This record gives sequence, structure tokens and C-alpha cells, in this order.
Amino acid sequence: MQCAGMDVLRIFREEANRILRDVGVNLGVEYAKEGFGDFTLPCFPLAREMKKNPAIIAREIAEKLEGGEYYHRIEAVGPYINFHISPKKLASLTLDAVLSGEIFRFEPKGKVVLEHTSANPTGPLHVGRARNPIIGDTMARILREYGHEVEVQYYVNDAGLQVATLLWGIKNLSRDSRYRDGKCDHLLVEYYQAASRLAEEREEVMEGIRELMRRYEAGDEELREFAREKIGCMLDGIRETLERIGVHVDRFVWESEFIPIAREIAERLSDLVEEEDGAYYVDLSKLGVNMQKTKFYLYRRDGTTLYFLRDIAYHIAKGKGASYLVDVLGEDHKLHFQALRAVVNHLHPDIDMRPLFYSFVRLPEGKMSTRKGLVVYLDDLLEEGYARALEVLRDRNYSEEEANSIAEGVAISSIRYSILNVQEEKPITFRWERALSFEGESAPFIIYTYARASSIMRKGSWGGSYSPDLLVHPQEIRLLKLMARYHEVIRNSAERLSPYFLARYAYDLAMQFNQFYRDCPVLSSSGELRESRMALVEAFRTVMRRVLENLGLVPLEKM
RNA sequence: GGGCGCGUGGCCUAGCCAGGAUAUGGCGGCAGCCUCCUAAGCUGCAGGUCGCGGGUUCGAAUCCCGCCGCGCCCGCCA
Repeated sequence: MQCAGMDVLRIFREEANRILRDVGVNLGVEYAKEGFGDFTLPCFPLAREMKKNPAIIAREIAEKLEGGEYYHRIEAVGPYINFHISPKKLASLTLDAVLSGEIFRFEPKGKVVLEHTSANPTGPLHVGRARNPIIGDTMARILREYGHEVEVQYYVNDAGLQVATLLWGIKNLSRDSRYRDGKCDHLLVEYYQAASRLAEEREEVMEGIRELMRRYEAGDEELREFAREKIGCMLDGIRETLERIGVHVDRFVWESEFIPIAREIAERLSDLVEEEDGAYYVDLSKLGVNMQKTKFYLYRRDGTTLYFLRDIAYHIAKGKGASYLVDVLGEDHKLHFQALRAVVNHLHPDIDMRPLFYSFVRLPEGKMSTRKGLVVYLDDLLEEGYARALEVLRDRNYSEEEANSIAEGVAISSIRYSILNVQEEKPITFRWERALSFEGESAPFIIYTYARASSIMRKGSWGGSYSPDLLVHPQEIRLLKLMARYHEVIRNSAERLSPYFLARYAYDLAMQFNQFYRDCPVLSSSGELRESRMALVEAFRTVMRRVLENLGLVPLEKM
């Protein structure tokens, strides 16, 4: 057994390549299409080399191949050589790897600092921004599974203009605090909205906000104390929403902490810095980078620092001791990130910064905007999801407590999955029906299969044994093959920084289990077949639970 | 105007990185399935010029070039 854990499918693949090497073919096999075996070797490249018909080459090679215990058939079909996995070997390797937990073991890897959300603490999270925490949290879970030590950070932008606007509003305006539960994010957002409107209309308001910012940067203790309290309360509201959808942040890092360090770093950038009207910027054309914009400002004319400079300081600090950094960012940050990385690497070439970009969630009417009232808050979406789930549960025999807990799990999972099941770079148009779909490609569909499997295991009593040669039904084999892929899916998802691959896998697994459930009765079978099928169900449950946990979906035993 | 991304049946979506054998699947529509391990499930039917045009290749949804449409960015905001 390798120390890296058991990547079952890779064992089969390497065996196929070994068989080919033994007859002098040094090409690797690919996955075959459904109906054409498990792996295939297209012979077109060989045909070109040997100037022979690929179909003839395929036939000649196939005749020389011996499948051994791993392959029960290897045959030429046209210009392809198709490898068919031996079901018995598949069942024994897969079930052993899953039931021993070996399939979930990955080689330990270095530390990753993953930053996500980092929304300005000026209001509640809305669904336009919800992609960030959900993708970020899931990515963190996947990287942990893959063997990394992961620290999740939320960068609190307390030093910028937006927060100064909020603070100015709280100090100078009065609002009716009519919002629910006393959640600060909902309570205080009105001050921010009102203050932003005023600042647009009246120059003296804008000046007041700037003055506040200058005092904040200068370290005015009274103001700092005021800000810590208000922003802290705002963050509590945001954190509460995050925790409700299963998103955990390890550290909230306050941007203002980096102001002194940022000033030191600016000194070290003197070879790039230029001055203009008292403001300072770096000129990235001096680095020979090919960007459409090369001037990035570090200081305003009044000497206060800008986000770009503070972010450089933050990333250098994060880079210490991390094997790499992951930033989960909206597509609007692409240019910023490119420039940021160029500067950070200019000073610290060893810091490995990797972005995970996503496109925005928009409303059918257009981009979400708190100010225009074009907004759906994440809290409201959760409440609506909860209510709809409860409605579905009404005519089932669940106690109130059970129903509430299932509805909460369904709501959280549905929302997370509706985000995760779309490639990150594709835009999403928010629709209630889609975000809260309980059928088809949805979280409830997936979790339902888990509940079905759990129900089988509750009702039967499995002795713990199985016979791999009895699991020969095509549907049993399909399910086993998919489970055997677990290792590869996690690796792919982690290395490509995309939770989406795992989301697809969850759906595929669920679909295959539903087919199995339909075709292969478990509890009404008898003897060793019953035992073996129960082993398969237990293995499915084990893999599925792990997949659900990595996606942050709630594994419900009943629903 | 320039840079980046996206463009697959009425709607949404897979496959694109590493080009191959009949282009995934869902929603909606129509027609069926609960004396049988949970019907949040399953089966069948209808529906596609893979944005358009070139190119590379034995072979292109996939790679390259051009164009069109949409989004994001091009701030002494973040």
C-alpha cells in the first residue's frame, strides 16, 4: 500500500500502460467513451509513424496483449484498442480502499493561506457576492482534503473610503433602526446608503469623510475605538450569515494593521515609484510587464495610503511560511491582481500567488446594487429556502424539531450547490426557482440518495463481509467505477483550483446510485449477494458523505 | 477605443486545459411508474446550424486567426 493513499483508478490505468509497454508501445491510455470499455488507446499517432492503417495496427497490437487479473478483455475496435476492467478486481480494490478509508488519504502538503469574501463591512452579504464565500469555503475544504494545511482569512477593509463613509453616516445621521434581530449589518447599512448619497450630492460631506479617513490613518484613538466597535458589530452580522451557510473563517485580518508596514514597503519600491501632484504611484512598465495599465497609485496627494499599497503589504505578510496563497476574487479584480502579483514578486519572487476568479451573480434586471434597491440579501434567500423546504416536509411524519433541522440543511445545501454547480468563470443570473431548486441537478437530489442509502443500512444489518465476484450487475460496476475515481476528482479540483469538478462528481455519483437503487434490490436479496450489496451501499454512503462534507452540503440521514 | 472572460435545443448546463468513435445532463412541455429498500425518485417522447466565417489536421464543440453579441476592467474607489 502506498503512503499516498489509494488512487484506485490510477492503479488500473498504470497497469494498462504497463501491459502496453511490455509489447513495446509507449503511449498512455485515455478514458474511453461509455460503451467502449474503460480505457482506450487511439492508434492514429502510431499509424502516422508507421504509415499503416490504424485499424490494422490496433488489431495487431491487441492480439499480443494479456489482460491479467486487472482486465478481463482487451480488444481492437476499429482504430482503437479498448481495455475492459475486470469487475472482480474493481470491486475488491474499490471496496477495500473505501471501507478502510485508504481512498481518502492524501500525501501531506504545505500550508496554504486562502483569502475569500473580504467584503467591505458596510452592509449585509447579498447574493451578488455570495459566490465568493461559497466557492472560497469549498475550495478551502478541498485543499484540506488534498493534504494541505489551510488557513482561511477574511481581509477587513476598514481603512478605505467606503468604511469612512459608513462611520461618517453613523456619526452624523439618524435613522430609524427598524431592522430585524438587531443584526448590525442590516441595521447599519442604512447609514452607509444615506451617507453615500449625501457624499455624491454635497462636497462638504465628502470632505468630512476624507477628514475622517485622515484621522483614522493617523491613528486617532477615539476614532479607532469607535470604528472597532461599529465595524466589529457589522462583521458579527456578516459572520453569523457565513456560519449559517457553513462558511468558517479562521482569521479576520484588519487592513489598518498594515498601514505602518505598507509605508515601509513603499520605501523598498523606490526603484518603481514616481510622483505626480504630490501623489505617488508605481510604474510597472519598469518591470517590463505587458499590461494595458502600468500606473498604480500607492499614496493619495494628502499622504494617505491606497488599497493597492496596503494589499501589497498584506500579501507579503501572508506569503511568509505559506507554500502558496489563494485569492478568491471577482472578475473585476483581474487587473488589480495582475499588478499586485507583479509588485509582490518583484520584492519576493518566492511568494506564489494564485487567483480563483469568478463572474458575478446578477439579477434579471441587471447588476445587483444595494443603493438602487436591486438586491437580494443572503439572509433572505436562506429564510425563503428554509420556508420552502418546510413546505415540502409538511405532509411527512417528522417531528417539528426534525423537520426544522432537515429544512435548514436543505436550504443551506441548495444555495451552496446552485453556486458550486456552475463553472466559476461563467456568469449566473439569479432566479429564485434556480437557487432554491429541490429537483434535478440540485443538492436535495444528491442528499436524497445519501438518505436512501442510509435508510437501507439502518434497516438491514450488515455483517461486514462481501464477495467481490458477486457484484457483476452493470449498475453495480458503474457505481464502483465512479467511486474509484474519488482520488482523481479531488486532485483535479485542488490543482485546478475549481470546486466545480467536485460538484459535478457529487451529481454523477448520486445519479449512478439512483440507477443502482432501481435495478439492484438490496434488502430483499439474500445470502452473500445481500451482504455484498450492503457493502456497496455502505461504501457509497462513505464516499458520498465525504463528498458532501467537502462541498459543505449537509448529509441528512433522513429527509 | 484597448485588455480579459463568456456565447452549446424555449431556458440552464457538461464536454474545451492534454483534438478522436453516436454532443452530457437538468428545467419547462407531453405520456407513463408508488401491493416493491423514502416518488425531493424512475421510465419514455418531442426539441441542437456546438455565435458566424476562415485555417491547422486523417479528424475540430475542443487548437489558431478574424468578426459579431454579452459581461467585467481600463479611478489619487475597493
